[in-house]
Amino acid sequence: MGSVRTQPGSVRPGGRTARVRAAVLRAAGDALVENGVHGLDLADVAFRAGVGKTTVYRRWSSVPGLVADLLDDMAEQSLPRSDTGSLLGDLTANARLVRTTLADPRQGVLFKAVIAAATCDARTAEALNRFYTTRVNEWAPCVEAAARRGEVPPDTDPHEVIRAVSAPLYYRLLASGDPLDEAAADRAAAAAAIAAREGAYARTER
Amino acid sequence: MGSVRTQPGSVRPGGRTARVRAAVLRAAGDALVENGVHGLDLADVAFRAGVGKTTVYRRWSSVPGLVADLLDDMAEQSLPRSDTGSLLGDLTANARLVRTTLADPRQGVLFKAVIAAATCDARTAEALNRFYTTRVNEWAPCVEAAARRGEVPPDTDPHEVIRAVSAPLYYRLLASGDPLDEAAADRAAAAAAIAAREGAYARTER
DNA sequence: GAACTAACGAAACTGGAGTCCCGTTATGGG
DNA sequence: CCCATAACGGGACTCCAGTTTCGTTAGTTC
Repeated sequence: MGSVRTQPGSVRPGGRTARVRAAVLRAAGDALVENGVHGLDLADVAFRAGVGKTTVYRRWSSVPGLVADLLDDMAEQSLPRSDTGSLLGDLTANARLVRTTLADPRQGVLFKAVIAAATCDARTAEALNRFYTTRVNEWAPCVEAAARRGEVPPDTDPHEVIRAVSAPLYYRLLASGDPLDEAAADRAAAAAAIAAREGAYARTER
Repeated sequence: MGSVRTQPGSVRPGGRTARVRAAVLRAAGDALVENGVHGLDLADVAFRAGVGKTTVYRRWSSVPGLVADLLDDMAEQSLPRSDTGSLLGDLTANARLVRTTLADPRQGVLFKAVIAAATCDARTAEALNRFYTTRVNEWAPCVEAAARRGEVPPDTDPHEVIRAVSAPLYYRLLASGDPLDEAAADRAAAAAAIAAREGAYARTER
């Protein structure tokens, strides 16, 4: 429905509108990293973006609205998928990519902030779901390949396996506070690979 | 350090002080469920608790401060641990308990709100870590028992196994938005049990 | 049970996030 | 190139979360 995005439905998608969106989203990311969602002031974002605060309020209306648009923007920046020839290799590559992202001071804080925003606002939550669906879809093929190679049962749910790799890393980031080191990433990948091999992620029949 | 808690360091831990804390924490939980962290107004909490708003601001000073105290209070309410005689049985019981909690309309929202608050505030994050450490410690013995029974390698890290059970459920709650049904809980438990049996959660030597 | 004071409560105050109004700029169509 | 209007910008305004002040209540101590 009424997405804030500029490209598709905008009446006048010309240069200025797109420039403003890019500048504001960039500024929003910076401000989010520095102050978190709670301390996000749209007037401050406007100032950083070199834009009038009225503009920010008019187009995004609120903090969750802005964060949701930021998420849609993030989803478009696709990350390269590895293909190492083995499921464990691919999952390890994925786990290390996720852990590097979350352990990065800037991106880690950004992800935390975005998840926090999603817990408050339904539209942001939908945007977050879209984001993760996109990411999981990008990596699902490596599980399908493993199924073709006979490494995992044919009824394995690829999405479930990919999610199983990320889940422990996000748990550390958000809940437990344990260090997000490479050992944790490798362990998450290994556990998911073993459980997948043993058929723990069989598609639920309905 | 300067905890807000009443019992230990308080100069005057008498009846009224404790009553006020109980009423405010109760009201805070209700308000959190209804409005989320972003919509949490301390004046509203005070009104619900039948207490002056000055009191709430004085003792907890801010929303994160109040949430952190609420978490410490939640950590004290221990949940019963099962002992079914097998690791899979115990982990399944744990997974179902967690999923029932998170799927409950009230508690699920509360947990989301609390996690969101922790991403913003360091003290709240510490309180959240304490909370999960407490919960994980309560369930770790069932992995130790499994190790004694020879179900898993002796160098298995019990905490890591318990966390592995919860992680996928929290991932669903916060990120993916997939349904938190019992099948998801059972799958999480089964995957953790299998991975543990195969030695994926061996203690990292240092 | 009287005095001391920690902790509470009511009400006035303040600052800044978010809104409104209206004039200005810059796309897009013809 | 010119008009129509979508989109932007500055500044005044509003409203309420959070603070301050000061008087009141109720644990605690002797």
